[in-house]
Amino acid sequence: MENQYIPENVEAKWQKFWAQNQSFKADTQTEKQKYYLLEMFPYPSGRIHMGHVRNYAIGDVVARFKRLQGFNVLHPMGWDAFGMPAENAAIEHGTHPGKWTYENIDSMRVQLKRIGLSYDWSREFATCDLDYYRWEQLIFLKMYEQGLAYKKTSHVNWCEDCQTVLANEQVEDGCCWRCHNQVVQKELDQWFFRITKYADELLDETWNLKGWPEKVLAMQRNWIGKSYGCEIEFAVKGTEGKVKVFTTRPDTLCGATFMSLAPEHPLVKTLVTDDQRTEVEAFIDEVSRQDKIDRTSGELEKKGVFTGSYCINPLNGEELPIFLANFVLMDYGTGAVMAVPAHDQRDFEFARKYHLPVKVVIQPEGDSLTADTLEEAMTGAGLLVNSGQFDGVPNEEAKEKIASFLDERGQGRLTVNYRLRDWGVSRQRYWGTPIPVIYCQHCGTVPVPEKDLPVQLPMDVEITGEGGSPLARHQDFLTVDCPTCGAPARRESDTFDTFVESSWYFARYACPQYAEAPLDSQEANYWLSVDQYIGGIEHAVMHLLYARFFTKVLRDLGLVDVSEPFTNLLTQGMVCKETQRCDEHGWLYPEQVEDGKCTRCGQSVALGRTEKMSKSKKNVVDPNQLIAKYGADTARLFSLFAAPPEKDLEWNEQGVEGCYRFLGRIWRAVHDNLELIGKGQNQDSLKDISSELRRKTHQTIKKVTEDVDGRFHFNTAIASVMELVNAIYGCDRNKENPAVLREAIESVVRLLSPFVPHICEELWQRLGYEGGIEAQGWPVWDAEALVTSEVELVVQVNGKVRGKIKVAADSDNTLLEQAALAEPNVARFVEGKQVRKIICVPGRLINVVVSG
RNA sequence: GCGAGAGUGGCGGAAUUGGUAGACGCGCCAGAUUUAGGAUCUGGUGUCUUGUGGCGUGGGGGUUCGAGUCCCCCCUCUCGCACCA
Repeated sequence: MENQYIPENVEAKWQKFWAQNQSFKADTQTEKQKYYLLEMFPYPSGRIHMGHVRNYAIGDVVARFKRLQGFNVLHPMGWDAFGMPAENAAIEHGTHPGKWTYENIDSMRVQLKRIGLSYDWSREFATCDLDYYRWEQLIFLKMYEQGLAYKKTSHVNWCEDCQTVLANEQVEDGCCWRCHNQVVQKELDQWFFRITKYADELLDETWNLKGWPEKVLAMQRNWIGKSYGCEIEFAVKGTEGKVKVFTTRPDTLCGATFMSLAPEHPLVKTLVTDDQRTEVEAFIDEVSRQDKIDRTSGELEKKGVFTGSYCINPLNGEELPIFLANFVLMDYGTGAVMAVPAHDQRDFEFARKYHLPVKVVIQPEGDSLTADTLEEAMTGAGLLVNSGQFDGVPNEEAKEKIASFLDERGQGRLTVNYRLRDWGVSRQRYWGTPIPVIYCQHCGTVPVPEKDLPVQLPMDVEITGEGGSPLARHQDFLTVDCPTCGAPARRESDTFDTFVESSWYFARYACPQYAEAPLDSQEANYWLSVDQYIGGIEHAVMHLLYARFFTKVLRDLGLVDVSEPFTNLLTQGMVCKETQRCDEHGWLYPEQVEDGKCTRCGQSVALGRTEKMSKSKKNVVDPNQLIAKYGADTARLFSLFAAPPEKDLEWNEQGVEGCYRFLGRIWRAVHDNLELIGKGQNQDSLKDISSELRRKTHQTIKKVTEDVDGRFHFNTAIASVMELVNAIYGCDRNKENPAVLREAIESVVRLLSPFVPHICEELWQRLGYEGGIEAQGWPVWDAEALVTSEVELVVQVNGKVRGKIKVAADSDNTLLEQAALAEPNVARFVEGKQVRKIICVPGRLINVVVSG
């Protein structure tokens, strides 16, 4: 055996072994319990980055650990393969998006395999495969039948550069999240999924998702934004019209002094008086030129204009002037707000600006506010005043009383409002799933009949990046006969948002080749839910909420039984690295810096802050280079050891070196002892041997098992194996029983195998085993080996450590107290004082409480 | 502003139920080996005093025999949401 650890000599060998033996193929014909482990699948950009390595290394530990524990593990991998980068590449290099994507997949597959991940590659698919997206089209047709997919005209965020619609969450600081171009408003006919129908279920089930991080659940609840309130109708003075408002504060109804409408409100036309028309139209024009993002930015100056009309407060008959205000949004609530300046800060500022009256209707207890002296809105609790029959009622109570009073008179009702909007899924793009719809002049919108599916994405397109989607110009694709009347018709040229593909891929992994339907229900019901899902926190709302929604839709379509896709969710932290900057050359890649100097100009390099690895800051480490230098096992080990999975990981080259050295250390631990432990084959009699090393071995097995199983504390698991390795190096090899030493060394190899599988397989073989390390299963600790006859206890005096004593493990308290007081340094601190009491914590410490 | 999380040596991080703060690793220091360097092995490493002692987990209070951990107040940072009516 070579006495030096050379990763390239072992890694390819074992990757080949796993492939040939189909070691990670999932199987449903088994008595074993199922375990479905999934990491978020990657976009095939062509190169893996350290974020992938970390995500997949974490998942692989869990997959291998569960397999060793005897579970039937499903651990699939595939590609989120539709999307804009493929089209951008086509524009830049003239390569077809399909060709580009499949070539990237081939190259990334090679890179992933080099990491030694335990995937069942037989289940691999890409979402751009016809055999995947055809089923998505069928799901759409079913949703359309159920009224869950519908079309409507809406104002959308539009990116001129990408010539496409962006969801609100795809707009960052008023710019496109992909190309950073300024986003504008545009009116378009769009397909929507009725996610709002599931708003309550999506919200309520967040309380049952015990295996999800609280942070993610909070973000989802926040996103759904359910609020209870009251709808109130205000009659418009002198007309039959009514303005409907939504408010969460019906208790402040009598404090309303004016009304604010969204400038887009449909009633505006009828409300504007001739005197005000010029002013109002100018205002509407001004607001329409601001984009939606600015409208909701919070920095926006509050502006408004009087319409000339008045409405009537249904409770006290007061007349309120109707304003338009730029901060009122048409798509939240009813697009109209009753303004209560005394008790709402925003209304307060607006009222002061336009010199509108302020009327206090809630008095906090022990205070008497007046409208004139108020410096900010009073939003707290109190008793009602100036509210007629409701005076003196605590405001919380008044909310319901006023609402039911209005309800009885047909002027209002208790309602629920959501922030969540329906999901717009139309994208004016080529590289996506075609939406299976046909537009006929006679029959209108006609879904493509099931028998005509799939609507295949044509490959003969020219992608120039100009003039919108290539599909919209592709005559062969567009031209079709109406399936209903046979007249010439036109195909929908929009494709789905790529979040649609990632909303059900986890279910398709259960039956990737199934050719009869989107899902083989038997297989899907066997494997779902995903027992553990692992991915980045950046998907906390969009992807995870859409996937939850789709699961409920699939359930209601009778395709699966489960209601939730992911039982447990782990959101891993980002991979960060220090940035480096040269005055002349800007941000520098790590390899452009030597001894703190820029390699191009020799100037000293300034260290920037530690940030998420990104190409723009050049603080990246290329996994391929890392693996070439140290091997996959070192890359994995560092990713797992440097921080717990959910926290950000700070990249540190010296830390990587340390991990590489540790692997060399275990290599030598086997190599240097191979001859010696050859005499220790018989491990039957180990139970009778009292040995510190044996105790340490079993303590380590226990610790690693508990750290990995459910807790995912891989860093501490690895640390404890390091301790065991230190103990192996530290023991006296002339005295130690060879069988004990063998057990310790074998345990190190077995315990580390989920983390660094290649080196462990190799060492396991060299220890004399054939057929792979998985055959042996996960080691089990011997509880008896953990028992010690003598324990060391800390002795405290008044909570401060003053000495240590060694006593028999089964000593009773009287004996412990005597031994503690007899300890010389303890005795010194106790001397001359009165012992009040002595607290004995078994196995831990003794605390002598003294006074005087 | 609202919501969530975090703050521990020179650094990454341990401490699972309130019970020896700093496991493990990096870095640094010393020794062994080596022609030398590297690699490897061994030991040391919170801090102030160096006396068998004091101080120490962002700051201040509290509960307790005992607090990094529980409670109250404050500071800082990170993430998410935000004219949401």
